[in-house]
Amino acid sequence: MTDVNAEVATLSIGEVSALTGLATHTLRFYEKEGLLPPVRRDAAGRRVFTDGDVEWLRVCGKLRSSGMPLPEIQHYAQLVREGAGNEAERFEILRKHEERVQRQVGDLQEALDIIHNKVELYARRLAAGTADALWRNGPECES
Amino acid sequence: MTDVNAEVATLSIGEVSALTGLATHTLRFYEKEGLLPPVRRDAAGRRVFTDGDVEWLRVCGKLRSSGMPLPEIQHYAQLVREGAGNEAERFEILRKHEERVQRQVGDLQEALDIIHNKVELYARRLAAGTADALWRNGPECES
DNA sequence: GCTTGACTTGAAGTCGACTTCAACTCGTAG
DNA sequence: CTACGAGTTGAAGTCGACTTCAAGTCAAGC
Repeated sequence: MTDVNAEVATLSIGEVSALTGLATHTLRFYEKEGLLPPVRRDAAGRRVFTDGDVEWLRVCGKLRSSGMPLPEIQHYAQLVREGAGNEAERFEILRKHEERVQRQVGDLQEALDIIHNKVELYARRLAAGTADALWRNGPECES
Repeated sequence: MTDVNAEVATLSIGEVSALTGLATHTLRFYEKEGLLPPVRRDAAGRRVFTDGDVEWLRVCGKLRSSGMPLPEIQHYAQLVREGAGNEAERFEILRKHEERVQRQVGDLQEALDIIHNKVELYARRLAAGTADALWRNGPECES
């Protein structure tokens, strides 16, 4: 199954942009920054991506959108490109990032609680027509 | 209870910084940007904050840390300062932000799933000593 | 054969939210 | 009395991650 399924799709930068949601600018930028290995070119010098590149770019996209800094993704990408032998280090990077994202989610949830309380408070008071009573004592006293 | 508990603490910018976790620079910046009403000064021109200010700054901090842009917080702060009569608009701002944060949390969770899978994958392979088998077919084929 | 649209490059610009800098004034402790 | 730490100001600098710009090349359709 994972064999020489040699149907290696050849994709233009525009197609890859559509598939990954990353702007063409960004794809070139990512290549320049070493997030993916130098992309092959056709006769006219245009980039030719494979579907493997798309897979990898999707991973990079998720790492970025979850807040991993570019230099760290770059480092990770380099380790992957170097091949076997540094799995422990890659594992560390991912594990550390997982923690970071969990912390992020926790912080957001905490903020969300407060915001949601405020939203509910406003909803109730607005519904009851008693919104005026909210500011007897300084700005926005809690319920 | 919420009465004339007139023990209005007078706090220096440094104390407020410690209480809110916001740098003194940031507090001045927020005042300049209109996130809080012009702070009173002592004889020597130094800012004198109240505990109400601290309350409000904590709210601002949560809005910021959950990704609300400064101009939007500023707008919200202005509405609050204007007093009664614009509750519906404030409600809209908060509700919209709540949605935004929920979306953010969702996106992060999605990324977290992928990252966690990878972490687990590495953990298993490393434990089994079969990490080498991970890169038979291009970068990081999934299990 | 000429326009159109997708692609190429390197350099420069943008954005938000601080952060740092330079040059000052105070009030208190030694 | 003088040094120190905390405060003041406006302006300028920083940071990351793009994004935009200028100036092209190339292949295909009309």
